[in-house]
Amino acid sequence: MPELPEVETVRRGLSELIIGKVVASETHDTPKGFPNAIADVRQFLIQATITDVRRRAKVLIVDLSTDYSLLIHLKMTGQLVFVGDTRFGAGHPNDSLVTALPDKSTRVTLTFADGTQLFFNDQRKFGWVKLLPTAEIAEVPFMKKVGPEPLELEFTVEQFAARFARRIKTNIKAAILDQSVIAGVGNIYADESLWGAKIHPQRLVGSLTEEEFKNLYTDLRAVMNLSIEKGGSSNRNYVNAEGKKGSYMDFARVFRREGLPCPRCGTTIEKMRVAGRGTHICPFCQTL
DNA sequence: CACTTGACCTGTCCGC
DNA sequence: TGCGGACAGGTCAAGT
Repeated sequence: MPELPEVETVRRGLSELIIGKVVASETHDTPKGFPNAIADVRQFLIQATITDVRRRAKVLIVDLSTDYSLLIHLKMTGQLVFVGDTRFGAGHPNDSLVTALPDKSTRVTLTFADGTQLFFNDQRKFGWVKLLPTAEIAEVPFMKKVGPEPLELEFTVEQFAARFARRIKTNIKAAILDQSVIAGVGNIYADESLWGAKIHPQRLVGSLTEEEFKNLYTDLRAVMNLSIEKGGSSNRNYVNAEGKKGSYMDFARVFRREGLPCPRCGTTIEKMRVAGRGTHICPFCQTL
């Protein structure tokens, strides 16, 4: 999916586009994409005003005036695309989406009172949209176990290192992907930050030095902040709320760059499998 | 508990 | 051109 920087990019875009709009109607394909839509839509979604768009880890939270919220997880291929704002002039990339959506990947459509629309598209159907009372968000199992936000200013390197205590015997790649350790890190930024800190992804967590945790902490934050600045990574499906791609992949140093030279030492980047995920390393900079 | 692996889906790409 | 298999940004439910 979209990882933290991509979800944050969508959040910022949606904040500009949908806050204040009133939900007029909702349609969805199968109950799986919007499990509780039938039961709750009429009372708590229709006629509600969007009051805020927040993010926790990789989950988007759309708050409604009814004290209910939409929780949205894009998983691997989810998109949230807003269509129809009159501020988009002719030639805006969003123009072509007006007629292109909905398409076969569209799972949920929200139509606002002014005629604009928000589409939840998801090719692989792993993602979901749930409606629940805002006050109950903290009770959702994922929200209970998810770790701290790594980009918060008050999040320190000491806190970062301490979070790994529970995963001492596994490799660092599996640990950093574990959402209960740190929120929001996925496959792209795991590989990018491990390269930045010169740590081999198969190194056991228990073997990392204080210095290595510091380097990982520093580079992870740097690379995620850079990606947000660039509008995220569009490896395949990801687009922002206006249907546009992000450009972080132009700045990627190892991710999906197997066969190309390491930007630091020139050694050919290799691809391997770690923690069940495709993993990219510089075999010279990152050793066991 | 900690850890690993498979499952959930559809589409694309690569080798034969 | 067709077909099978591997693989894709994530998480959960099982298994050990």
